[in-house]
Amino acid sequence: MSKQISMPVIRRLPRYHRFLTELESQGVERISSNQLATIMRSTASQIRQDLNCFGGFGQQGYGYPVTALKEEIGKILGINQGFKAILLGAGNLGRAVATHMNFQQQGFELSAIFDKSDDVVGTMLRGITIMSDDEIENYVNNNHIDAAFLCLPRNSVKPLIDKLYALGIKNFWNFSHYDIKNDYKDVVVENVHLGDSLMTLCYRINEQKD
Amino acid sequence: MSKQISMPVIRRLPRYHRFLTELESQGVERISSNQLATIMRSTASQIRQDLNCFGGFGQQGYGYPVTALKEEIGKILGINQGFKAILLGAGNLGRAVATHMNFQQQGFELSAIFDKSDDVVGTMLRGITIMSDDEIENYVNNNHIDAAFLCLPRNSVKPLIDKLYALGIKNFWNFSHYDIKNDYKDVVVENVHLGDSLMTLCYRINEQKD
DNA sequence: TAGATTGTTAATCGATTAACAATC
DNA sequence: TAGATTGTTAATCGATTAACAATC
Repeated sequence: MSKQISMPVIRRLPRYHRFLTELESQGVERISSNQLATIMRSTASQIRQDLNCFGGFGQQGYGYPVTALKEEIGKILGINQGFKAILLGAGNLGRAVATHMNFQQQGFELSAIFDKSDDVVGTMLRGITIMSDDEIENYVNNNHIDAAFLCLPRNSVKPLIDKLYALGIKNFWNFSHYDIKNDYKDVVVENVHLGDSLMTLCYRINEQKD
Repeated sequence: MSKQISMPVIRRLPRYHRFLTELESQGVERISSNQLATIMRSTASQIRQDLNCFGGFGQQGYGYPVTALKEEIGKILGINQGFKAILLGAGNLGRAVATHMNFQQQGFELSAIFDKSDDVVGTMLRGITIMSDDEIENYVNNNHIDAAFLCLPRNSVKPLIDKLYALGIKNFWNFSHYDIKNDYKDVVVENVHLGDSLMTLCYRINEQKD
């Protein structure tokens, strides 16, 4: 098995992919680590180090081919597999996530949406009919599901996590503050803490004023 | 002036605040760095180091007083000032941000919402009447505004940023992929890249399968 | 006092940056 | 070939962890 890649490197990969996609759309065919570093406000050294964790994608004296490199990073991220995901919670946040994201570009396919409220069950969202939470078990048993997106209030998460875990779902994109890792260890959780991000902005505004 | 605090430490502060708030609500009055480390899946050493960047909030042989420590971290973050913010873009994402977030807990107060579309201008969101983008200049000139929340598609950002910057707004919570820092250096930008987060989840799912 | 736990210094670890030989 | 730029090793920097004296 290949050596473990460090988290800082992994978290930079999507950013590389974004900038390369942009460059490609501008018709740029090749780019040096130096040029890319300028655009991304990074360093040439870091870019070369990062990429060489996965292989030698460049050519000495020439640079990196934009499209090929973008494709390679896409493969490394594994975004070509269309992981099947279900969305839990069709409140404001869930609706925004469902309508705002382009899941395909990030390697996912939205398979179903569930909510506990009768007010929204049966209505459509992104071309998908929202189902009741009661139907989760049946649905997951009859459809291969890779991940769950959790757009629920904190207090609703625990019982649903238990159910999903029992059904074999172990990958979560979690917008709540509920700490899934404390319940289950063999789980992949990517947390989005919007409140933390906003608090950080608050700190940095204060810091700036000094 | 106090010494510069490193980004890793700053980004952990909101998390400390969250866990302390939770502990407080459970009636816990004091906690040791060891206990807190267990709950947060961190280390006692790191917690003590982090807190001592700002002062000695604990008591030897006793631990940290939960409420007082929470208050201190709140002060450090500066969340008691109610920074005035405007929200740009009342699409799916903007609506979710407006309705889902509790801005006060993160140090902000939502002052106004703007959108370019006549379809939504004049309608209410979170008790605020959405205004037209044309009214931004007038509004910002007549109200003290500290920050702007950008819930816009990438291509709409640049012209609005120019306008806001000219009006003196230099703090941004940015959900788009537009890179504000490349245009203006003396600006505080906190980016939320949901797509990057989801791509990272994708990578980690693949990694897990090995 | 004795036990516990902080505040703080020292040691380790890992990530970033710099340098340069390899090579296109 | 000469110039450019990578791949990769070495050096530096910073963050985390460990250790322990201070002290409640």
